[in-house]
Amino acid sequence: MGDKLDRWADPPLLVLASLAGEPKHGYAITQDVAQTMGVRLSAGTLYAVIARLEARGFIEPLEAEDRRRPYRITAAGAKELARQSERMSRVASLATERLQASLGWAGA
Amino acid sequence: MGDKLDRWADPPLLVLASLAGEPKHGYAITQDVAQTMGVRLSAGTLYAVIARLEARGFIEPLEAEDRRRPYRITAAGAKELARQSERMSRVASLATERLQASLGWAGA
DNA sequence: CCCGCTATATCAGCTTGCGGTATATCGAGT
DNA sequence: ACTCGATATACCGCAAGCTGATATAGCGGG
Repeated sequence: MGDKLDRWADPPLLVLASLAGEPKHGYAITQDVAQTMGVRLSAGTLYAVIARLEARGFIEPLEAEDRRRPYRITAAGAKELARQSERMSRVASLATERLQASLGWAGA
Repeated sequence: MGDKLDRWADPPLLVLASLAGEPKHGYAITQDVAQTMGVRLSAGTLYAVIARLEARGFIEPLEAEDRRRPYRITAAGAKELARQSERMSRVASLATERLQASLGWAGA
C-alpha cells in the first residue's frame, strides 16, 4: 500500500524545484507541485521535507505573512537543484533512448 | 550519515533505466548505473530493488548463466519507465527554466 | 451552524535505503 | 600454493523517509 514503487519522485527535489522560481509557502508548494509536476505531496511529507531542506541550508524562511510561512531557495539549494536536475535529465534521456532502441520487447 | 538528502535518485528508476536497453545481471547493473548515471548502488540496495521490481512485474529473470542471474525489463516495466522518465524530464526542465529565470544566485 | 478550503504541524507505522557481512568462484601476482 | 582483489549474489539490522491520520484554527458559503 504505502508502496514507494508507485511514485518514483523524490519529494525534496519537487519542493526545491517548486521554490526555484519564487518563494512560496507550504500549501502553495503542494498546489504548484500537483499542478506543474503531477505529484500530490501529503502534508506530512511536505512539512517534514521543508524542515530537512531548511536544516541543510537549501531553503530559508522569510517573514511570515498572516498564517503563511514562505520559504526561499538559497544559493546552495539552487546549486544542488541544478546538479540534481542535470542528472535527472541525463537519466531520463538515457532511459528514453534505450527504450526506443530496443523495439523488440514482446514482454509478457 | 545515511542521509537521503545527499542523493535524490530513486534506485528503482536507475535499475529500470539500466535494464531498458538490454538484459543485465545484478553486478553489471551496478557498474552501468555508476558509469552512465554517476550513482553508486550498494549491493544491499541493488538486490532488494531487484526483488521489489520483480515482485511488481517490472522486470523478469532470465536463465542463469554461470553465477549470473540476468534480468530483463517487461512491457509493464518499460511503460512505467517511460511514464516516469517523461515526468522526470519535465521536472528537470522546469527546474532549469525557473533557475535561469531568477538569476539572483551568485553561484557560490 | 456546519462544512469545506486554507494553512501549518505532529505522530505511528510501514517501506525503503544503506553499510556491513557472509559466501563462493575466478584470475593475477608472489 | 597462497593471497589478494574482482566478480557475483544474498541477508541482516539500523536509520531515514513517506504516508495517512489527526489536531488546530480562521474564513466564507450554503
